[in-house]
Amino acid sequence: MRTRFAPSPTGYLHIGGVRTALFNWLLARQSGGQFVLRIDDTDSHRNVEAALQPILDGFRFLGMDWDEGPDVGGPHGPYFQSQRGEQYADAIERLLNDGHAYWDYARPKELAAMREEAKHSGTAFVYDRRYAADSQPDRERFEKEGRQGVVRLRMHREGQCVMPDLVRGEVIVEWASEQDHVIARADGSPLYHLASVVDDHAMQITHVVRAAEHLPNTPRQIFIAEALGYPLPKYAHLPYVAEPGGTAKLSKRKIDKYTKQRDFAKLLSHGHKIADRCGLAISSETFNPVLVDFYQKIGFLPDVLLNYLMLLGWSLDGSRERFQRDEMVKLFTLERVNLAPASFDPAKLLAFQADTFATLELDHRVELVRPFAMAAGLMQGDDDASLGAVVEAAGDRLKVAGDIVDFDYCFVDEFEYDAKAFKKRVLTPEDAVLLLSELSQHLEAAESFDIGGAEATVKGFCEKKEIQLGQIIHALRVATTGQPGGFGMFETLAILGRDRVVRRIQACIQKAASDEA
RNA sequence: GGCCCGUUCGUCUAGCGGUUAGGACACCGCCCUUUCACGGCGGCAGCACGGGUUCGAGUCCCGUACGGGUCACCA
Repeated sequence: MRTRFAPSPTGYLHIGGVRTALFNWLLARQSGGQFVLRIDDTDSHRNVEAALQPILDGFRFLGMDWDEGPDVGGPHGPYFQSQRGEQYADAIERLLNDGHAYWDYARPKELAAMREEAKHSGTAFVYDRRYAADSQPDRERFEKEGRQGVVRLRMHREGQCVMPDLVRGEVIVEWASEQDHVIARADGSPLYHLASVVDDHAMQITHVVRAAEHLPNTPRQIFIAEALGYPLPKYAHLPYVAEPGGTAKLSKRKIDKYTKQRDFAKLLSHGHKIADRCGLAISSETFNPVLVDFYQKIGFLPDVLLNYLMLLGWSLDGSRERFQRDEMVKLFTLERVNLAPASFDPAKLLAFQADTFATLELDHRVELVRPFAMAAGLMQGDDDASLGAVVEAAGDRLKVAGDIVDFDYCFVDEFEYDAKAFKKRVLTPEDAVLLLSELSQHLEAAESFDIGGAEATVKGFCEKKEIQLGQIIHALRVATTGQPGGFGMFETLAILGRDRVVRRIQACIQKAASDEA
């Protein structure tokens, strides 16, 4: 089994594309076959290399390796369509010679008028081939009129095209509703359909697994393949990935619309928080949950993304949702791919990420979190001891690796007080400031300042003052962390250490005084 | 508009003629708790509609509605 993914170099990797690529990759790995990456750059005049880089980076991040393609080569290269011109020219020549294609000299304007007319009469547009050149003299005559020729397919005008599909069974369309599609431009350069069919054959692709939006393209590809005498690959058309909260196809261009959707907006701002604090160079063009880059930048686990994407339009049995990578490879089947589009749910993806991350070994989490802590300036050198303590204490509060920025107060003294919490816990209770002041002295004199020592000291203080723990602990938290919530108070004190705790309580008391005044 | 595809809780889905229509995420409530999370328990909520076929239809057939894809000298 040989499958392929054929992106055009656009400069980014879309999660819908990843889902398609994933199914292809899964099939190849499961069967012991090959997964080919081919670059569809027939239309590209720009810097292909630069536009390709983010795509390759994305696949590498996701751990989806390709057996043949850019960087790795292979026996059927080159894997860039822009470098395969000869093969296309040969194919076009054969189609022309065999009468399956013809030179056409209709002007774009004339074609547009014909299409307009068909639209008005409510019928399918079928080109009547009135500018078809069947001989060399015909071509010269048209060219003398200043017309430019393109090569068109001479499609069947009767009968049916039966498209076998591994996901949908059989799809049948009338040939008569198909157009004489252009396969070569006026300058002779090939168009997508021609190139795609020629390459799939040359690269011995056995299974063409792609999004359902290609379904209407399939008859003309079948026509080309048959005309060229190629055996047909097996086709499988996947439902496309739909936008969050909607049914339309997920598109990078409609991000503005998605940001009005609650869960998408939440994920996006979650990402921005991390990016801001880590000083990541992000562009609004690529930093958003439609693109893989976003997840890589904020510390998602690649396997989680793949696991979630696999479940978009596929299920094992309706109850099991979590799969290790090797299980994905083992269990995936085209037979269980759904027919209806599946909408992308950012909240569910985050939920997958959160509890998968929480199951990782502490060391592993520390390793993942470290680059973010460094980028955010929370650690100078490799102070893994305190990082380890924070990661352990934070537990499942870290959903993605970048969430370490939420605990910046464990590392550095510059933090903001949460205004609401400050007012409620420090300013409002009458005795809060006085209690903090006294507690500070006790902490200064505490025998030990590990978790147990901090706890004993604070609790001893409460006993002595005959107050409940709840009457002081909230103010203490705000004073030492600025936050209304966080992990265990005594863990927090121990991690901060005596000096910082005392200093922060003093600073808090001062702020309270100046706020009062 | 032509051609094609689709339709089970808000979302992802299970279901392949007989089920109190199951699970997950989200949401709501309760419990746990020094806070925030986690966790536990519970709740809300679905077969688009109309005809057939059948003893019996979420499951099969037809139609309607709605949604979507596609109609380039883009891929």
